[in-house]
Amino acid sequence: MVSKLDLYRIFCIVGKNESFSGAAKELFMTQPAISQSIMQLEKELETRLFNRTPKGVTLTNEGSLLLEYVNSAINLIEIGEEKIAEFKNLTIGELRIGVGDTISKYFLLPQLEAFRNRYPSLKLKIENGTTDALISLLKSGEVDIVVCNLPVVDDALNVRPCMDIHDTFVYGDKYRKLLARPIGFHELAKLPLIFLEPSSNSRKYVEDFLLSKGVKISPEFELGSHDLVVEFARINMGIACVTREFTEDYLESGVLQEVQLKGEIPRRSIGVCSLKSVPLSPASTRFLELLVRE
Amino acid sequence: MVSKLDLYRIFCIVGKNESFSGAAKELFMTQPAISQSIMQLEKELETRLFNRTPKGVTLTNEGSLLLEYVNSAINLIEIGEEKIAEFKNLTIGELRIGVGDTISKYFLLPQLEAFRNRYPSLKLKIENGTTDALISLLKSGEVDIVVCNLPVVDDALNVRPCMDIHDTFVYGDKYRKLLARPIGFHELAKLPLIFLEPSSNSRKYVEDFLLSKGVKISPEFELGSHDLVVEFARINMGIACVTREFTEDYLESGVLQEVQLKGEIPRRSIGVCSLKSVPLSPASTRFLELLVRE
DNA sequence: CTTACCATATAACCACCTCTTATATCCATT
DNA sequence: AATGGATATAAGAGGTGGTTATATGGTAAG
Repeated sequence: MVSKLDLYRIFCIVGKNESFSGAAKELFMTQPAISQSIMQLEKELETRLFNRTPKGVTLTNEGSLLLEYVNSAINLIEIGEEKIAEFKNLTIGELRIGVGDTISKYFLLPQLEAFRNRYPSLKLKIENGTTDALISLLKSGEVDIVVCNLPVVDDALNVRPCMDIHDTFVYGDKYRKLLARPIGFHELAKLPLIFLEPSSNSRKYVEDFLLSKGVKISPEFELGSHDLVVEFARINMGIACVTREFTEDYLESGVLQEVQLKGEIPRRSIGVCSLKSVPLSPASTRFLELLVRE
Repeated sequence: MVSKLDLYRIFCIVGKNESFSGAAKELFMTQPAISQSIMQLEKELETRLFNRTPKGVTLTNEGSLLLEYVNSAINLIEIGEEKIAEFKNLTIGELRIGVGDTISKYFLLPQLEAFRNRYPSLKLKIENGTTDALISLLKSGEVDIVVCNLPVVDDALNVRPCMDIHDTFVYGDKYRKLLARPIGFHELAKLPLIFLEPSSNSRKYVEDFLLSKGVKISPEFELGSHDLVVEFARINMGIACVTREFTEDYLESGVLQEVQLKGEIPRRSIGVCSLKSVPLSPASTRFLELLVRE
């Protein structure tokens, strides 16, 4: 096998030009350089590739045959390079993200819609799950970025917050009189509470916060999705712990109302996580730019 | 376009191994060299091709796509190199020779037969004509070598003699009594002579020789082929000037007999000519070796 | 939890190789 | 015969690709 593939590029150009000096011009090199390169190639192949004539060179049968293959090969490589360029253009490729269910519906959906309109040929792959599960997917390489509730503390990850959210408690008509005035956390804990499952990041956050205030909750209901929690509040099953930003429709229309608390639950953020050790794909980079620009 | 094609060979090996150090072993290089090469390629393409992991590297989507093309390209080049090797093996290619008619039948035919048996997949192209015409074909590149009667004086040609031949005069039964004793050149000239056409090299040679002895011939018959000349002698149309080596069948069987001359016509040679300026193809080289080995 | 090993990254250095300049040579054409 | 255009050859310089040495990081085993 010929050691220097670069010689083949020169061979290719010379073959097309049937001239060393012509090829030299095209390659921005000098004629002796071409001459030496071809001589080296001929030496390595132990085959005369060109017949030298006073007015240039002509391919031998061997050279002619070889040129067919080499030309195709170089074209293939150029096509490969073009494909790479398309990756960078975001005209091909895929975006693989992991995202919590609630976030996906209320926060990410519009972003994804805009992204898809902008880059319609990109494939989208979206995984749902808890924050922990998503981080696992991220680390195992099944998704490129994860959008989830913060805080996420993991030294292997880049974490960028992209939206603030607020935990709050809401109720339906039935509790309107009862909750007309502000209440403290201890009072709150005695009401029939509707929460997400204990494994959810949001639930943990609020529960931990209340614990830090010396308040232990024991919810009447532990539900699998934020939507369900909201609906349970609407049908007056109790006081629901929800994300204000994802419940705005109900709050604005007056179907649900917020509990006035004596004391505030600190805001949290939604953030986007990626692996420090793995550079982002072009598609992921672009999408991440969209998210954090907000 | 990436400037260094060599980087792609390294990329290819790394892609197969999914390891820099593994590829380094396969390429008999060190790991840092691989590392630098891939980094250079990634820089030129502005694209990450591999994800670095603690236990090696893995292809990114971009790298994976590129590898398909590059791998095919390198395979193509290798196939091309194999084809070249086949040329050298004489398993493909062609032998193009020019040869005088007489020579082709009596001298070259057995050689060609042997050559074809030895290298059956080579294509043969055989041109006939006078020496002058053949030399023209040689110079215009339509044939690789020419086998013809010497002398050929041309500074652009390599000429190698490969067989001695002798011009002689022969006759049939009718002239047996008349030519029972040696005769001189002048006597010969008075007999009814059968010659090749004046343009033929053999005819010119003998005619010139006789002229140098002060003898001018005027043949009764001027024929187009050596075979015809021989046949005319056999049917007793006259005394034929022939090449002894190509008439041996008739002489040995007694159908024809040689004129005893007082004085000898110097022997000539058959030679093989090739262009000095154009290196011989593998097939021609081999065939020429066969010819001059005799 | 710490250590050891195996992977890649980085830095510095050196030798070789490739390209350049300069010149020769050959052939064809005027 | 001379000129122009093509390739070949020679020699020199610079850059590049490779080396060694070392750092860094992560996993697995003790």
